[in-house]
Amino acid sequence: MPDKQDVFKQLLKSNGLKVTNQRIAILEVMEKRPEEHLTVEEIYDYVKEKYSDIGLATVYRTIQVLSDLNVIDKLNLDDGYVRYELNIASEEGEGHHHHHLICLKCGSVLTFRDDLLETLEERIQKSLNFQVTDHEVKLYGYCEECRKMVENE
Amino acid sequence: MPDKQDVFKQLLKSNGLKVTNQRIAILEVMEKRPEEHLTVEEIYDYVKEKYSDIGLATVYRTIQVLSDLNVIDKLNLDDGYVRYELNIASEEGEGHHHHHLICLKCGSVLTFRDDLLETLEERIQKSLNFQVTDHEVKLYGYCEECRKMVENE
DNA sequence: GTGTCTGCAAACTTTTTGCAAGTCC
DNA sequence: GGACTTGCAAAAAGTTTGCAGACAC
Repeated sequence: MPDKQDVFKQLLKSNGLKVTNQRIAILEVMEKRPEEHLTVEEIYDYVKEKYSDIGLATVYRTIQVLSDLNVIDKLNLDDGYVRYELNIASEEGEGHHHHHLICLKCGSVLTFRDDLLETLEERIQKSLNFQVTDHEVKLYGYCEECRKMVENE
Repeated sequence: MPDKQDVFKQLLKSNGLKVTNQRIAILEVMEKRPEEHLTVEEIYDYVKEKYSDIGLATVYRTIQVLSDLNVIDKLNLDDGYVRYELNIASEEGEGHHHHHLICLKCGSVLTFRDDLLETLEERIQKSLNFQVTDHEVKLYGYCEECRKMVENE
């Protein structure tokens, strides 16, 4: 895992930003929990385990930096919380989107990858002359667990 | 337009809620501006034109009611504002989703309708055993106007 | 050494809540 | 009349900002 951190450190430096313990600690939290869709408060709590003196304001400021550098993505799962997750696309190259399946009963969130929207994007491009560069898809429904529970009732 | 209001009044009554001037006024604001993606503050300002005594808290509470009754939808266009719009699907029948094209340069929002995600939903259903009931799609890119401006530079 | 960053506290913004008075049915 | 609503003000929740001291390089 040192590679990722080195990349991050380079990224900071090349943008005139400094490498600080707090920033590294927050990155580590995000890296340890990919696809966990953490809220700011959760990130704050996790970081405090290793870096108890950190302030909430620093977490907010660092999240902003990470977001600007496209290291993490902002996420809205309609549960009233703003969430963040590692930007996986930036590691795997462009075009590898991942989307979210949100269970309306238990609130769990599954992730899936799919590039099937390309045909849609082409059609949009032709019919509306809108150049699509990215997309976000959220699917709502009922997860395997919740479906089983309903069947057994 | 009296029909819609009658439907709404019925909907309120059948849920044990009361028909008040404030609720009707807010519904009218939403109906007059379909696809305008209003913020709470905007709704508040518009309603005050006709109903100057209304309080902001009432707007929040009414929006909650309208949202619970599926008359309006919450919307997040990643610009830092929570927005609402009339739920058109509830009028046209299920399955008629509409999605959003967000211009990364000027921030304008276009709407389009498409049911093309059905094949994707089927595949998700089979592979992950997740029953999809609804979806939301946001496409990011550059609108016609902004593309023209770039070309002419 | 200098410019950036941090922690703290205060300020701000957005949304929710308690309550007495008012409205709907 | 009784239950539901409203407006107001206060409170709560979430986020940003100013600043003095600390840190990175």
